[in-house]
Amino acid sequence: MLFAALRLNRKLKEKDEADPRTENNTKEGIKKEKKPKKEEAEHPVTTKKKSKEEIEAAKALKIKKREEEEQQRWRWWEEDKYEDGVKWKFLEHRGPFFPPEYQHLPDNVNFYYNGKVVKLGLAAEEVALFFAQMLDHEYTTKDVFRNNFFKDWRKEMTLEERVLISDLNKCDFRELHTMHKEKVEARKAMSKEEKLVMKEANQKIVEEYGFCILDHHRERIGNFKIEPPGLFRGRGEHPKQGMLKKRIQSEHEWLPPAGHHWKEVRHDNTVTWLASWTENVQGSCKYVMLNPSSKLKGEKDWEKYEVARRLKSCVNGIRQQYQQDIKSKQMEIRQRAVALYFIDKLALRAGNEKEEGETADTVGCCSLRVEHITLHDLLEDKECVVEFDFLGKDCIRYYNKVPVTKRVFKNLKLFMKNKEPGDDLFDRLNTCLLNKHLSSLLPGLTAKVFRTFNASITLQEQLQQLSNMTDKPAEKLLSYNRANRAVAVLCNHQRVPPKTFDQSMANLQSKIDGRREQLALAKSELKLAKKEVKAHSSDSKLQAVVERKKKAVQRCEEQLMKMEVQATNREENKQIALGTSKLNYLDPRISVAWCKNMEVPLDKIYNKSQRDKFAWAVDMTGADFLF
DNA sequence: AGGGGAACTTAGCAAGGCGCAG
DNA sequence: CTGCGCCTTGCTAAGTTCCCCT
Repeated sequence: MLFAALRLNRKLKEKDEADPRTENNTKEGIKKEKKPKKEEAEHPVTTKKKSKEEIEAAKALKIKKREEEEQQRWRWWEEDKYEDGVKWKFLEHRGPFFPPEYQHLPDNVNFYYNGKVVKLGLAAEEVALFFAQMLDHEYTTKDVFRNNFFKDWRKEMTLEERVLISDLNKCDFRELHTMHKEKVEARKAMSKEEKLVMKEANQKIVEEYGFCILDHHRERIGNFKIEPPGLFRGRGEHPKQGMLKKRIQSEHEWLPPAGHHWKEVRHDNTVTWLASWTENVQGSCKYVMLNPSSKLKGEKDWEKYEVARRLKSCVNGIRQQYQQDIKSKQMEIRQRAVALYFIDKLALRAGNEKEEGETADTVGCCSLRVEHITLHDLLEDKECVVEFDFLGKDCIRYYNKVPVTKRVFKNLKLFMKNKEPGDDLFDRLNTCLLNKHLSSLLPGLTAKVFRTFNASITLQEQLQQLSNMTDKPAEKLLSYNRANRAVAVLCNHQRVPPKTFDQSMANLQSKIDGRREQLALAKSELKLAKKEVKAHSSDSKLQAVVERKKKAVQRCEEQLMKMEVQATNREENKQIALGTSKLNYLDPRISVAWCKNMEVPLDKIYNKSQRDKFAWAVDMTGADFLF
């Protein structure tokens, strides 16, 4: 079967589902290598002593595999680009993978309403289970969530069910909840063999659905699995939290024309998605797209950094201009200039308008409101300080106290004059206006390019400043992480500290303490040994002892240093997420060049999938690269 | 000239697998 | 060898931008 880009509709019939659990003995390729090894490990037929050789062999195999992979890699960056807009010439794929249909609960698991067992129909029961599964999540205690859920749930009920079930508080989902928890436990408790079977079944699905052929090359698909139905979980105070996210496919029988599984098969090669559908909660489109390692994504990524580098070469002029524009007679231009100042200096997002009541109340630069900033003529010994406090993307709080120029400060006062806290700070500005202006300054320039540019240039500068060739490997890595961290702070990439943070920090600390004692001991032993040597002039045996002790001290020191660096790094990273900037904002060529210059292996910086994503950069970048 | 939708990037969280210390 | 913490991976929500339509 050959599909071009496919467009689906949730009303359509489910595609023939290949049962992942069917027996199939024809395992090929990669799996063949893996399987026997594992079995050997479980049933050590011969001696364990072999393990060293085995490890060596495994290493060699890994290297060989890596090389093979490297040889097979599509070096699209060495090819000519297509004419504008064309994304591919040939595309073949299997269509997306659909989640399994819902099966009725076992007879002994009951839902109760008002204390009495109620056997729900398939539709209502499925939705009830969504709620039951989340019972120990905070979500289910929130009014908005509960109300939205209940409203949507009732829509799935039969008339009788709807008549009966009128109050969520009288619903008892506990048995469903327990069943779900048991299922999770059972999955965890599966034996190694069972887990392996599951893994292989999943592999099979990936093999079948997870790839497409694009212009004669096999490319990994990013999200080939259709999102299963469930309850919508927005972030922050989302007005739609708890609503039912419906199953993508046919609950409506009136479709589709016989023999056609898809709403429409489109052959549109100006587009990068393989399939799309409309999601019912927000009414937006969702897409099946390729993996970040694909040509389509990689090429775009590369281009993104090239635009950012172009900005680098003209950013001084642009900065001068917006400083000038702040004095403009036209209010619109002054607002634009101040907004751009923030975007450039603070790496704020553009800030599109959002429909009220449809999403959580978050803002970016252009959508800042008066209530989001406080002006301080003097704060902590600094003049003209702007205090920002607002919720940005994903409801992550942005809090920052920033000294600004007098001009900017005066303008902000002006913009805020006679306004209510809820009014727009930049009432004459929106992202469209701003971006139009930007693209007139430099083709391809938009607000978000500043984020990319400032992130990447910060990394480069920080790496330059922080790293020393003479440092130990662990120290070099700490420097890299610190540079990365500076970017994450700039971009406000946060995370909630892991639940186990304090504990694991304490554990590490006690390990450090232990090692310190060990070091002290080793040192005193060394001293003693040296004394011995002196006392008995140069006895060669004693000399050897000294050497040994010296080595021990050295080893101890190294390990201690390593752990201390690790502790510092972890502490500094407590609330900061490095991944997002690494993956989306930092030109990978900066990191590749740094690794070459510092003689740090690349895989200390990038894991496998990151190396795949940035293969183009890894391949083309020399030590002399400058962003 | 602005509203809305399509297309694509950016985002944090949670589960689970994997590696490492004890 | 095993238990545990960390990292990777998957998931999907939430942004940005562009373009078309009115």
